[in-house]
Amino acid sequence: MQELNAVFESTARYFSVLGEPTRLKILHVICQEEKCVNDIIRATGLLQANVSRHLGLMYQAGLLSRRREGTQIFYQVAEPLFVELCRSISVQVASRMPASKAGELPAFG
Amino acid sequence: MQELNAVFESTARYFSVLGEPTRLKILHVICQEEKCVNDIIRATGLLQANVSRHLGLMYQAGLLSRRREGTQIFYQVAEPLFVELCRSISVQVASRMPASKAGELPAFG
DNA sequence: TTTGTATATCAGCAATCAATAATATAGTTG
DNA sequence: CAACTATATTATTGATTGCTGATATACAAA
Repeated sequence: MQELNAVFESTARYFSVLGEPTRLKILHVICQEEKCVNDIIRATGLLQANVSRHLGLMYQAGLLSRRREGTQIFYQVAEPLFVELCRSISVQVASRMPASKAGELPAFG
Repeated sequence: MQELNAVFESTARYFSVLGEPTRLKILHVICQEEKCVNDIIRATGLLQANVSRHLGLMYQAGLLSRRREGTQIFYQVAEPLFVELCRSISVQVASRMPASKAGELPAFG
């Protein structure tokens, strides 16, 4: 099936976007409310170029939307589904970590 | 938070596993019932070395379980959650493809 | 033990991609 | 326009990883 292959490739591309810790860190910062790039830089401690690159990548993948306000650009989650996926996995991951207490929601909450 | 970074890294590792079309193709083949490696090779048309490598990778990541029966080794999905994630995304992806009719479940069903 | 089948591993190559530093663009203010 | 702030882009480098062909291991049957 050629169509199935296309589905697999698109699906894999989405998962790849979520397959980088740096992007998850950024996503965690903006999963509740929109933030401008500078806020994200301060919240994550990442270099400006990296934040911009990853934001652009997630924007192009359709996970984020953005709007300009003066010189600042605010990014927001466009597809809540992906944040839910991150929460699903991270809850599972955290529950297996010795330090975490069960029932807590450490990330993407 | 150092712990959150660990959660992000583990979570990203899981998503990375799903971020390859070849692995999704394999996962699609075994998502319903366990299959031996040779079945997977025939069903996918992939080279034996690739199938073995990807199966080993998914097994080590904890997504698959396996059992030996004579000379054959049967792989099975160990964490249905991941197949559900694949289905979530692929349904979304397929619904945006012109060729697909809405309501169909093309992959991981 | 020899042969055959099933699966795993290894080595080499090519492609991808993240991090970084430097530079460029866009908008605001004076 | 000049200076400043916010963000994006580019080039380079290093590391990771998938694919492939060749080889190795494990089990079964004769």
